[in-house]
Amino acid sequence: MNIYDVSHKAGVSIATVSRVLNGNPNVSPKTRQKVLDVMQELGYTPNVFARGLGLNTMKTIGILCLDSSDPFLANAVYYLEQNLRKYGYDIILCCTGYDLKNKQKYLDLLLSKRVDAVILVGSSFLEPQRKDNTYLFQAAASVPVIIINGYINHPNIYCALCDDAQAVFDATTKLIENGRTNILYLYHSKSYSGQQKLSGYKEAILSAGLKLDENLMLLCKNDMHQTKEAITEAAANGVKFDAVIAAEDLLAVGAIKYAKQAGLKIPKDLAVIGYNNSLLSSCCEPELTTIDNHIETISITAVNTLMRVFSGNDVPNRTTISNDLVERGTTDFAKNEI
Amino acid sequence: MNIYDVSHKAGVSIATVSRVLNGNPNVSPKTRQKVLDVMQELGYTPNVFARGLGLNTMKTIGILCLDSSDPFLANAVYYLEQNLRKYGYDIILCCTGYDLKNKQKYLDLLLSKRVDAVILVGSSFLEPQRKDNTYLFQAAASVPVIIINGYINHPNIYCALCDDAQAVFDATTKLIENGRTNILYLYHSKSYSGQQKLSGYKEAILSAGLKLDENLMLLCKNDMHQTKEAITEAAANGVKFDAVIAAEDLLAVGAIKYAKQAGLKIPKDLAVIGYNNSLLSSCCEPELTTIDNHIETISITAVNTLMRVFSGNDVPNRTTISNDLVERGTTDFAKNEI
DNA sequence: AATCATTTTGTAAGTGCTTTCAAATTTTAC
DNA sequence: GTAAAATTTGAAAGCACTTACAAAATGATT
Repeated sequence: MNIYDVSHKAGVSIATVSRVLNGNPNVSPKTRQKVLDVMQELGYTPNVFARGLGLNTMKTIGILCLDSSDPFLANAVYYLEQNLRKYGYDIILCCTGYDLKNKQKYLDLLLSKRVDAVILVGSSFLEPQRKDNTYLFQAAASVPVIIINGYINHPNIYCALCDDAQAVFDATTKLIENGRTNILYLYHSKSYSGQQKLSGYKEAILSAGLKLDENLMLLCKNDMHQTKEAITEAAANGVKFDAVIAAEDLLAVGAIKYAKQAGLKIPKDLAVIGYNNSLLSSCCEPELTTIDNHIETISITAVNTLMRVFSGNDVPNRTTISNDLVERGTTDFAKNEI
Repeated sequence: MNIYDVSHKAGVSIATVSRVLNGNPNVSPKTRQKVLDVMQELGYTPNVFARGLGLNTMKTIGILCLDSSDPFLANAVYYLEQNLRKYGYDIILCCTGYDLKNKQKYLDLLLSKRVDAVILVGSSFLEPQRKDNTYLFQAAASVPVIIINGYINHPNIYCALCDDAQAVFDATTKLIENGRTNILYLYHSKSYSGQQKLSGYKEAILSAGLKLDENLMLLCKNDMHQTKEAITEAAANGVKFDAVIAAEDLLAVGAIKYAKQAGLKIPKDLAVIGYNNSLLSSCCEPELTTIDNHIETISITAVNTLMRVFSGNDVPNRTTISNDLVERGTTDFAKNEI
């Protein structure tokens, strides 16, 4: 079953069938309808490979993601898929893990599959050393590259992100205004957005005239129980704190578990703020105050950006999305609502 | 840059290059190495479309999933991706939502992309009426179809699943032996596995000589807060219960929230058991006792099954994976450990 | 009705690979 | 050293589509 069968049955040439297939306007309405009817009747589907050979595109976007089982990343992948599909694009999903070699390998693989663009979910695809990002630059030489939650300056790399530094700055400042003076910061990644968040924390501390304390910046594993243990150990070593702000909801849950174990009341003895507003944040007890970085909006923006790039428009390399603090049970900010 | 460039530079024919590309053994070691060297030097990557045209396969598996942002389904997708990649397969991910029309549409789309197989993540792809599954049978006519957590009898449809009925039966029975007599069952889906779980619950109640009470089987929305409300309403209507067993961890979290609101102590006043052993289960307070259906093992089994089908082996149509009860803080079973 | 412009259609040459079959080369056996 | 067998190689015909270009059909203009 191929284009010849359709052309025979419709009594036209394969060129005409192909034109109908591709929405070419140079086909008279009569013939177009006739061809469409035959296609319908025969249940004809064009062969994507032959099509790809001619067009050199398959309307497919490659998505690179550290680990699609992480609730936050899974959300991003979901929103990307839904929105790309609206424009008729499929996604090929690759979960790379943290290893740089693997990231490179999968990126090459996507390019060899002739994807039309690559979307990187998570700033951990940006290596700290700029020279280690050459693999991205190479990819960007052949297709547009979109980074979710990261920023790097390059003509064919487009970034959609939340101002993480500002978000953490605001939240930290709010804790300080709330009377908290020893704020423990939990993070597990030194990725671009990880650094942004950390710098937001530091800025807030310094702006408030407080002193930065290295002991209050705790590098954790991405696991709630291990995070609990890490905090327990820090506390045992004499680190004092009356609030926690975490770079991920998961870490914040670890802090809640620590408080429970240490017999601390939340939020009275310990205030906790998470990040991402994931499912976890409304699952724990008390429910978690968290920064919502609007991942759905970021994903939609990324897709829209890509579509504009495809249509040859000039597109800014960076789009920043707003964020907000979702207040739940782990903080007791005065209600200053108007 | 194509196969001709390589063949010229290596001084061989394109047929030889193609053989090297496909690991055909009928190439002398010398020429093979020469060709490989040239490929390396030129940075040659074969064009997947041309390749697909000839081979009519692209080493790509289509994955159909209701909603990849659901923690449980996201996990399954992740494990599938990781294991398929070991065999050199890519995945195209489609999130369909509940609408049957959409499921059909995406399945057609995957077939038109000439995927080598389709994996359906979740038994919600099995419609209650057998005739509504013709779309699956049609797909199965052209490629192998794998269903995760569902079962239907068809020669080209392979199923990897946990014995959900048995799992719920065992857990319910354990609650009864623990002295609980009014067990509330929460579910949100009437999919194949949903029905299995429900039947396991019913069997357990009846086997124990208790009476089935329709009021104790609560159909909820897939949302923890709405579940809490649903339970609250049931309680207000006079439904009494001293234990909850839920078809999903998310619903169980709703039950924990209800207990908190109603001032009930867990597990003393109310025991709770969830399903899936997802991240949520160790996130809530107390941590959730839950049925682990070993989704990683199921996913690996599904992939292995598929590979065996590809290699033309005879493969059983159904593989059942064991499950176990992970006891955490929401139950107080006597510790009968040996 | 004849000419020209415009729209519509068809022919044929790619697109980059796989694979069959025959030819060339190498190995083995005597 | 030669014939037969086995291995290695290449020429050429697909695979199912796109698209440039030429040809045909239609419509407009006088």
